[in-house]
Amino acid sequence: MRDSALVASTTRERIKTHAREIGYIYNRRAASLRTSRSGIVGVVVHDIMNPFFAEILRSIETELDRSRQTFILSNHYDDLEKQRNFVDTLLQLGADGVIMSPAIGTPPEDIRMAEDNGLPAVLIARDVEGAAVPAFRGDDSYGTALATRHLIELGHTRIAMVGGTDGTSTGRDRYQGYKNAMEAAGLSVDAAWRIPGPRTKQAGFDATERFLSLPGKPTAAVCWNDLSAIGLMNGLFRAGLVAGRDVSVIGYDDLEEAAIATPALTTVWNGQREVGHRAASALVARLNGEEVSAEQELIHPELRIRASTGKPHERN
Amino acid sequence: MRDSALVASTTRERIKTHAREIGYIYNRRAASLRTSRSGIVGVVVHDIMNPFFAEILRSIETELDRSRQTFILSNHYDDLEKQRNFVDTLLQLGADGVIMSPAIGTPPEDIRMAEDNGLPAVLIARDVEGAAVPAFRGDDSYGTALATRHLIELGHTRIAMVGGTDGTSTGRDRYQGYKNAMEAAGLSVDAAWRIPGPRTKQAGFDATERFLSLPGKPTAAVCWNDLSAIGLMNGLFRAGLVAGRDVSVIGYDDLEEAAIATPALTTVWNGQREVGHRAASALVARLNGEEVSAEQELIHPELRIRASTGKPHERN
DNA sequence: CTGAAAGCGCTTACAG
DNA sequence: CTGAAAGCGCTTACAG
Repeated sequence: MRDSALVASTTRERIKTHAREIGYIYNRRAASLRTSRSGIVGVVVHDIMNPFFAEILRSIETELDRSRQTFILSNHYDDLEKQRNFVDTLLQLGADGVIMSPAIGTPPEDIRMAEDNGLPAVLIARDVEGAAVPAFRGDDSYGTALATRHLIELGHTRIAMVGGTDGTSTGRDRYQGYKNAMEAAGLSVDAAWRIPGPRTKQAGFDATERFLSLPGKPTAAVCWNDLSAIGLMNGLFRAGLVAGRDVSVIGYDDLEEAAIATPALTTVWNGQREVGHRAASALVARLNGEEVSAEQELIHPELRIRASTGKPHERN
Repeated sequence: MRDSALVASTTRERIKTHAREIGYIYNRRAASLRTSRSGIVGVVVHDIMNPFFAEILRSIETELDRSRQTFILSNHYDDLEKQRNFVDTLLQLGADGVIMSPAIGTPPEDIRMAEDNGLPAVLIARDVEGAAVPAFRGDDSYGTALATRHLIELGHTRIAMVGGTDGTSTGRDRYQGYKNAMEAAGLSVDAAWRIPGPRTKQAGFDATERFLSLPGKPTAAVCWNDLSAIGLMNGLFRAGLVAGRDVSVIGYDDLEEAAIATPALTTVWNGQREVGHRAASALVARLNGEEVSAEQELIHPELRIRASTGKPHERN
């Protein structure tokens, strides 16, 4: 049943047909107990409901399907305890590996513990300093610099940053990229122009009022991601303002949804497909005993200009 | 380690502490091989990336977490072969049960096969005629009738139906509900006013042109779901039309996103949370040997009136 | 090349 | 009550 090359293919097919007829079910638990290979890969992210992760998951799925691995999914909602429980479950099931977007505050020991117990890990979207495992993510600081520079080139000088947190490497990198671009253009960065937090549509929507009452009335917003940007655009619309005309709004990720948003969202492509594909390939390679470099691999982001950004427009 | 009541709790704790110290990992494969209980539940839906299913999955997760079941997720993308592969995998892993939103065209034999091999099933969102298992979903025909009646009460007489297919019970039920409401109000139903297909934002967006060139220029659209409705609203906006003013658009599901859409979407609450919660509870009950009636349980939908519907407005 | 035996790590029924 | 043995269904190394 294992498609061994030692058995003639005609015999194999005959046996398989008969097996199917009598309803034989291969017991993977027993096989796994013996071989200590389970064919299971765990994937844990902050929230699969988030389209950003959903797009990554889809390409992971495609890749793992190809090597006939079953994958188990879990959300950790940035709760370390939930993440640990999931890793424990994987160890108990004898999973072959894990792909994770580590929860905020994940200590490198958590990753090392998994590795030491024979559960190779690969990181996506976020990095954990000190964890000697491969990591795949976008070049966040470069990406937000791209976004900020685009607004500066349009003539904006007062630019806010909406969303994100300093609790993750991604959050720090994106804020840094924004500051870099501002300073490189000789523009002052006002700490009050940062509205930390929003990462969802709802939160972006809720941040509208605060954005509109910011000191110095910024004319543009670099948003944490497409979700918060779309939420903000919806909030602005409720306030009678149209993104791209009255206020410039730029997102991050280039979700499938960005192109059909109202108005179409200018954003930065963050290579979700690439991240998922490469992470899964790297894990599969590790499972096959290949040596995979434990370095971070940064996907190069690209600007996607659409209708939500334009020349600055002063509000009263 | 199984928290048996036969062991004094102090002893248990002492052993557990020691076990943790020496890095003992409980082998669930071995236990499962012996007990033929795995603690694994499979969940298979059309597409987890779809927020409709994501909301259901979230409440399933909450419920299964409570009874300490691990769940394995899979998309079938309405591909019967993919669905069968997943069920096979569950059987091989000795999963305890499966919650499924059956792929279009799933024959009752597929469900029965799983059940006969000791894999109890519970259906969500869609039903399979002839499969004697519990099923949880909204009352679709009633729900679309609610939506259609709302438009009729606003004064609309030419109402289109955008999205859905006759390939599922849900599709047939929703179209039936729409027809029922139209006919009850003495309005004629024009088959040409049905634009079958769209179930995503992109597809709803793409359907805009066809909607705008429909014979008799309908003044309103009952959409398959919130996603296609939001896509259509975005498409209308590109054409210079605003939903709720120029054209009335009503969705279905009441996703979290509906309330913050632009404009806020009138829709029908479809009880995702309820469906997920009840389906998971029913499965857990079955796993505990309780008798669960194999009847369909219909969640009662409710109308949510927001800004995307209004009095009819003739276009030129 | 074929076939019987050992063993993966648990749980459970049973002997002491 | 305690402890040793059997067995879940595979795979693999080994004897014939």
